[in-house]
Amino acid sequence: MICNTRLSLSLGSSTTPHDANIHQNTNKGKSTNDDDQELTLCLSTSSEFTNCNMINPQLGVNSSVSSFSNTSVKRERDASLEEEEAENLETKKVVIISPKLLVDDNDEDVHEYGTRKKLRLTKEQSDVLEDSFKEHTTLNSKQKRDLARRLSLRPRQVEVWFQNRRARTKLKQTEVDCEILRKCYEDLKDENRRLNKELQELKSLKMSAPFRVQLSAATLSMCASCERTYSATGDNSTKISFSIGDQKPHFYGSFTNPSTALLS
DNA sequence: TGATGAAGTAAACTTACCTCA
DNA sequence: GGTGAGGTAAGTTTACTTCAT
Repeated sequence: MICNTRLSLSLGSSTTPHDANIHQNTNKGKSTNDDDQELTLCLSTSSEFTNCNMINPQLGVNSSVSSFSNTSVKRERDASLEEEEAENLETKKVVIISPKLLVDDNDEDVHEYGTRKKLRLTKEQSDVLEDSFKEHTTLNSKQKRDLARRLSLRPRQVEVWFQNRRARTKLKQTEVDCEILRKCYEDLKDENRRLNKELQELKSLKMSAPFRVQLSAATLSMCASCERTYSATGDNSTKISFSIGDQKPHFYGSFTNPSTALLS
């Protein structure tokens, strides 16, 4: 049983402000973070540990080491995961997370004061992850481990990648949906504008000739069944018909309540 | 041509919630 | 029913890149 706490400690001769910081990540409640049990201790003056992964620098120096064992949620570690990570640590001789950080002591990319370095997945890694995502957008534990092993990543990194990938997919879909709705709104607005215009024209016609509507034979034809007239140029969604001599036009639009079409 | 700051991107993280044994 | 483990979504942080100035 290992505490659900990562602690990164840097001590050394460097004058950078972070050098003496103790950073602690204590998850309240449950966590699925496979990394939670990692304990990283870096001594910047040591030639063996110039590489240091500082977890959650924003937590600052106020976190005390004493709370390390008190507040953390203890969790039984997945045996296979532990084994796998232990293997990684042994083979790569480091105690840090990302492959980019899994480097030798002379890697100049590493922040000596211990701030988190950002992993960039290689093209090959991204391609494999993308292919895998196409097959299934979620992973079970075995798939996650297999993929991690295949890509020389930790299962947690694969898990995070899939989480972010799902989020990106959803965001993209939301944008598409938003665009469709926007287009729909624009169409309805145009439609409404056009209907209002037609209404005004009909009103003006009614005012000028209330008992006799004179319309061109080219634009009107008689509906045999109901003996109503309709515009030959109108489409099905904007049928406006009225009886000759009828005081009130009848509107047949795509709206349940025709009045909604008149709102501007 | 190099410095710089804003904006964008993506990895990693936190939190809340859910399901299941 | 309470509890812990394991999972996901949503939102945030942050290291890094890109690009205009």
